[in-house]
Amino acid sequence: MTNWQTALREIKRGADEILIEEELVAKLKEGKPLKIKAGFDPTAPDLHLGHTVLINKLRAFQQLGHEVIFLIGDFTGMIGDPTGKNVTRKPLSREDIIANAETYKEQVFKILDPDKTTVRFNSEWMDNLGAAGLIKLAARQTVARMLERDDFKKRYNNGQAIAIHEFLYPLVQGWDSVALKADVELGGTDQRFNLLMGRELQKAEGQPQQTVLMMPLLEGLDGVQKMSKSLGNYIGITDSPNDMFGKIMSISDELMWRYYDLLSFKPTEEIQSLKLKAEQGANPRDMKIALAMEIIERFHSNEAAKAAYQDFVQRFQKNAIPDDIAEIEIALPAEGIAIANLLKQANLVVSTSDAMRMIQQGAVKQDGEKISDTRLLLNDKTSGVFQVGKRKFARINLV
RNA sequence: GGAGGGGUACCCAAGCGGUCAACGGGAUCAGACUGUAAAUCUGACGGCUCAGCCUUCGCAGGUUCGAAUCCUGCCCCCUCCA
Repeated sequence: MTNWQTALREIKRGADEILIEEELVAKLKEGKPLKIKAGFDPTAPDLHLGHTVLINKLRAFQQLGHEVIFLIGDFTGMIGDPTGKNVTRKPLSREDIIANAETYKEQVFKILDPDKTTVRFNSEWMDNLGAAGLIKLAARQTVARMLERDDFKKRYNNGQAIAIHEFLYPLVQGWDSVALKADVELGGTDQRFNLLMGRELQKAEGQPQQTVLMMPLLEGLDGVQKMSKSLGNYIGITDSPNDMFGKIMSISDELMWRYYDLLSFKPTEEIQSLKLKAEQGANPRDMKIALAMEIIERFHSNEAAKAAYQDFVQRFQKNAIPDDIAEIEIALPAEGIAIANLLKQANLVVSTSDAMRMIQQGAVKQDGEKISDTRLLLNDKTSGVFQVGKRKFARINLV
């Protein structure tokens, strides 16, 4: 087992807050494997890099020799976590939960070592708690205390509905910590209330209180809002290698460092030295490439990462046409086809008006030759590579 | 149940009888530049058979030469009171 100072530094990397750090230090000093708990709602089976921030931290604990408990909230899934939501969530069916949990495991074991991960379901103990037990649990907290929670408070103040069962969510999550005798629980910063509930309930049960470690919510591609599917600013872990590469290259240099801290497995010192080099004038582009490749390798393979890199170099640095472009056949009408309509039919633009604009802006090329005539009429059965902007290509065969 | 406020393009948000396809910001897209799909600057941003035409401002009617702007009805959202 690593000495506690090194371990602590690794644990603190990228972390937003640790409650209470001194307690964690004491636990680490004992030198025994700790029970590290992280709960996952089996709601969204397709994960993005934002979700992996927490999982990466679990991995770090795992590598330090601690026991990681990957808790699937199949019972809590029936409630729906109210965190960050302004509406009551729809409960999931049992079948959905099981299917989602499987997908979860599959994706998560690209990061965690399956042999060293304990997967648990909270229905194991919650199903046995019974109605009486649940009431007893509910009696531990007051309505006023629940309303301290920001999202509940807002909803309450806004006159939005809060169903009674939503109050149970934090209680059950806390009770999971009691059932597991967790030493440390990880969660996003938005989980603060729920995580602290574990401490309170453990104390009431006479258990040592878990340390709470909160990870920041990863910013999405825009660098401002948190990564989320609904905002469309995410990198899905099932995205294609080329997509991942492109998306990572599109983040700002500033955001890149954030991603390095939270997503890279490179040692902290190595990242520090990269930062130093960048400050001394090294091109951050190359560091972004390295990050992109590391992530693609993690979720796909080393070969895929190399291929994505090659593709990127071809397309952007040499301005060449990529080799995997879509091939489309379009029937040539007797009277010919206007360029705007052709582009629209090939899905290179959303409307003919859009096509007109693109042509006027000099964004349209055929086989590398710029097209500037908006009224161009094609009436030969030709084929060619049409391009709109730098990223949209199609090989069109007029037949 | 009572009183008040509001619904404008992808989002936020002006406009409150003509000069409005609709100010401004964000997002997005394009061009230039570059160190990359970073940053910066410029431009575009309803549709079409595109120097012209057609359809938009919650929905449906009406007044007017002319309405996002005025009137009537309807739908939806919010705030306060009970």
